[in-house]
Amino acid sequence: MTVPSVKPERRRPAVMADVAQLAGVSYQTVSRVLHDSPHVSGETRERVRAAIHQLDYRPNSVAQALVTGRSKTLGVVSFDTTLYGPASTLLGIEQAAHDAGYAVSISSLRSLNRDTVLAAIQLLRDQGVDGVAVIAPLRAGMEALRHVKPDFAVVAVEAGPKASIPVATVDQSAGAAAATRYLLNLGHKTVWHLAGPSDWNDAEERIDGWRSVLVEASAVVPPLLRGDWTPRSGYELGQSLLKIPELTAVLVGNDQMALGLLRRLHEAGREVPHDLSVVGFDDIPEAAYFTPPLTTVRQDFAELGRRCLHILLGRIEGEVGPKRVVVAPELVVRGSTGAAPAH
Amino acid sequence: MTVPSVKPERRRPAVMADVAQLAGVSYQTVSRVLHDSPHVSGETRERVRAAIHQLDYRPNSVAQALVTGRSKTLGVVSFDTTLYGPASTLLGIEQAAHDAGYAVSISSLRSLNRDTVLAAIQLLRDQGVDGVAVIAPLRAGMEALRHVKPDFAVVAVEAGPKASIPVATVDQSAGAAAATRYLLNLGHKTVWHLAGPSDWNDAEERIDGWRSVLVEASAVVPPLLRGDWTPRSGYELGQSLLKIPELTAVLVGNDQMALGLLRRLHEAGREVPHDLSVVGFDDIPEAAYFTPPLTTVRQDFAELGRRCLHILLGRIEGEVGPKRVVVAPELVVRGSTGAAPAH
DNA sequence: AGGCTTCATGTGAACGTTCACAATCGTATT
DNA sequence: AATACGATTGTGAACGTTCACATGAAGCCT
Repeated sequence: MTVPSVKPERRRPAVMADVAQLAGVSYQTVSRVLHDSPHVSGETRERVRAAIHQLDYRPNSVAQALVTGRSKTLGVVSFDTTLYGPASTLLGIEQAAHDAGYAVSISSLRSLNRDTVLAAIQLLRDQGVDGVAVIAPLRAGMEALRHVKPDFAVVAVEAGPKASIPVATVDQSAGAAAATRYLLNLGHKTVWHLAGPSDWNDAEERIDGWRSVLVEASAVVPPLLRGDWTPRSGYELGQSLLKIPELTAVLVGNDQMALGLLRRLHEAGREVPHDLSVVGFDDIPEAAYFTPPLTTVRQDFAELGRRCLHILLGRIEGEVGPKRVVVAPELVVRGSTGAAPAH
Repeated sequence: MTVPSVKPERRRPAVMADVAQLAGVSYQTVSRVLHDSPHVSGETRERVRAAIHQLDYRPNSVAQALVTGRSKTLGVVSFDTTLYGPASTLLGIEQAAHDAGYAVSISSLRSLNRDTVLAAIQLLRDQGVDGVAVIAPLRAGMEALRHVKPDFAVVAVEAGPKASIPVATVDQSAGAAAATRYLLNLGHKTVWHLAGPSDWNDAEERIDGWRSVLVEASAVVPPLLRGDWTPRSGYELGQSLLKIPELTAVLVGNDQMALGLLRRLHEAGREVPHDLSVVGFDDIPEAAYFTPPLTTVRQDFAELGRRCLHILLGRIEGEVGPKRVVVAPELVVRGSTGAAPAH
């Protein structure tokens, strides 16, 4: 003979109707308690709260999303989250989103062009997200955003000034300008620039800042060098730089390339900062421990993410909001820069 | 008088019923076409496909999730996605998830302990994800997983061998052993170890691998040094190492600490690898450009993520699957190691 | 020719919530 | 004392899909 179980098995989680039944009210009242509606008597409220607690009831957010049309989820499409910049920005966005009660769904691109960006946004949208932030600092990425229908909330991070959608960005030009000015003030006749790839917005903006300070100071504008952000390219371009005797100061597009360059200079017996000053960009956590510790332009990626999220949330609510939000960079002086060598 | 618009405004996206109406069938038939059911005639199928295309219809995944109970979304809770290891693992998981048709929702922890891990899992679960991967390589994180109810699919990355749930991990012990053996073979009498914090699983496993090789080779086991993964701690502990004359080889818990150590040694005028050999762990992209280029133990984080996802997917389908999947690390020899100095 | 199978399609319900409205009650106003 | 009003609660529908079943038309066999 079978022993009947004492309690009827409740394997699946409790739903609103269960709570309503236990509290002796209708499901609508439960819903009201959940939303802190004023039209519930104190006593009922307590009874419902107790039932919720007892059954460990949790609202089904999928059902909520279906009926309200809001999923309380944001999408982030990003390029290479292994890099310090994008990773930190993503983290900033994500934490701000959670603080605002939103979940975050991500989509990393393997390659960055118009189609992949558009496809990623569409995928996220099909998934039901309320809005999307795009961390795709390439021209191609921004180009894609021009084709996004305006009926959907999209915000870009680090897009160029010509972007067609709202943008949160670090003032790259000001950062490069500050670094260049600082080097000139140390007595360097001019400053060379090892830039990032030309299809990256921030690379181009840094070039603008650098060049305008040189022009303003009536310094010679040396030819531009192009790397690809990797330490390897910094190392290889170091080769060319070694052949230029009058070179005393280099502004490098990011810290990784600066690392490669430092390495090449070290191998060639050039002393930094005695023979040559080097400034990086980003202030990655390792930068303070390079040989020598790197002077660099710090970007507050976390703040960038927060600002970006703020605009996005506004857009979702239908506000027009600012078209462009700018975060100020900061020059961090360490051991890789010094006075120009006496000739 | 008003001019009637030619088409009735269709502002909101098309739903199944719209497609059905246009194709002259019932919504069920549309659903069947979408799911490639064999019970649809070729002609009808074509008609429905055309309607889908014409209306740019996209299934509402929220509604699908509600009725099927599957959201085709996975959650990832991670600790510090700014670090190279977790970031790469996350990327691996995410790309594998997308390939398998799953979306990925993330939750980064600001602090790592039992409550935060559990809360993050619960949040993701309330959000409706089908399963969760936890990148929380601390004891505390693993401890938390013990309290997860078994009715939900959870997989851990880099958990210790005593974990109560399935785990994907790199064989840290083997990696440390390989590096230690390699140094002994170069003629070093023994190898020191600058380990990570004791509450990190991988730190402890590396210690095991290192110690067992020394014992096996009848080498002296020097006292253990503890850092906190940061370059700063490597730099500071370098101070202590400088005072030990017989020290010729150091295995460092990660590349960042190795960077700090290299910097300290450089400042003290010690030549690496001539006076001293240094081996790191992880093979971060910068490691090849340290001064000197760092010999290190590479971990294939992307593969780790892929394997982890594979287990998780299995769990969701209800398979029992392997309890533990191990990825082999690889020793990458560069310029920071060499023969022991002759005394 | 009747019954049985097979295929193609349609119908009703369900998932768990919110929205708009209806109903009920006690009480204060005139 | 009748009315109206505010507070509180309940009801029916809707969101867009899938599941389980019902229906109807062919086709085949004996």
